[in-house]
Amino acid sequence: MKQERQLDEVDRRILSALQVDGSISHQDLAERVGASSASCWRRIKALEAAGILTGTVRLVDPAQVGRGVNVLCNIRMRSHALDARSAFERFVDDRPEIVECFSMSGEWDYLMRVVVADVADYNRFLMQILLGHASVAGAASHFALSMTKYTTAIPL
Amino acid sequence: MKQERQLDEVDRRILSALQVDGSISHQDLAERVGASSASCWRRIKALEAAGILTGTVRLVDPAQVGRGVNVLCNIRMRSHALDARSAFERFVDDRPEIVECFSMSGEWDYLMRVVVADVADYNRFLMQILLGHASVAGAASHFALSMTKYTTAIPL
DNA sequence: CATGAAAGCCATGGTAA
DNA sequence: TTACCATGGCTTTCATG
Repeated sequence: MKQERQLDEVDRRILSALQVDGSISHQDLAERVGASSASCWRRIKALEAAGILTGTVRLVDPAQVGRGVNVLCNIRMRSHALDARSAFERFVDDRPEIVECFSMSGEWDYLMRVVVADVADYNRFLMQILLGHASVAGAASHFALSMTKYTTAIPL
Repeated sequence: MKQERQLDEVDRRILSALQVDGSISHQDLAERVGASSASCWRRIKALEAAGILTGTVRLVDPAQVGRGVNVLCNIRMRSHALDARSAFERFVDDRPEIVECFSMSGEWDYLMRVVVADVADYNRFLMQILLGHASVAGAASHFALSMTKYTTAIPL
């Protein structure tokens, strides 16, 4: 099982701040959370060591780089065998337009979010790439009309 | 319409690198993309000014902070009137456990991803919060068994 | 034992040529 | 593009509650 370190109020404030602005300096962070810069630094190190605080990433506006269309796609697998699943998951990992994928309970095996330029682009992905995969028995695609909310911040 | 600035190969390499590691120094970035540090700096400024490169965020492991369960939830609205929709979207924005929400084509009005601690936690969210909202006519919830892939990086 | 204050070092960003 | 300089943040030390 995963070790869930107990977080106090200051830890939570640090995480909340860093989830919104990862480029804040330790000193600015310090006064925002009500602690000293050194204390912040030590806590951040501990949170990183515990695997709670992971990477730092910069975000790109999808629409601005021609990836403004989101498609949510349900997948049904041909086989539920372990090797078929892991082959499929490796495939998913290799495809950069698939940005999220969940193994699902219920009638579908996977749900993935795919970012594409337009409908034609998705058609290409679906026909030539996804349905071309040996493990995939079927897919149901649902186009997003708009992205109402997107955050990387996990509530604490 | 959105102004899609044309990106050259170096821009794309910069964005790709920053989407994976937002804490890389300009100098390390420079040699990774094959340009000078000063050139990198100027390009980054321009990409920020154009709104292509947006925030810097630090990521938190959901499982480590007791938010290890993902639920994908389809919503049907009671009304499609503009004010009902915007009220609902404001509600979505206010709920931190809803990390993503898409306005959808097809039989459902919205699809959202909700991060919760466990099934009981989701039950509380569904019954007391989501279905308590005046605009919501119905919901269909699908639990993720595991998160196979999650990336914030948009392909370029 | 963790915190807060203080100081030095170093790397970084920013600017010049 | 290259080189430099100065700023300021990171990191350690030490005293304190």
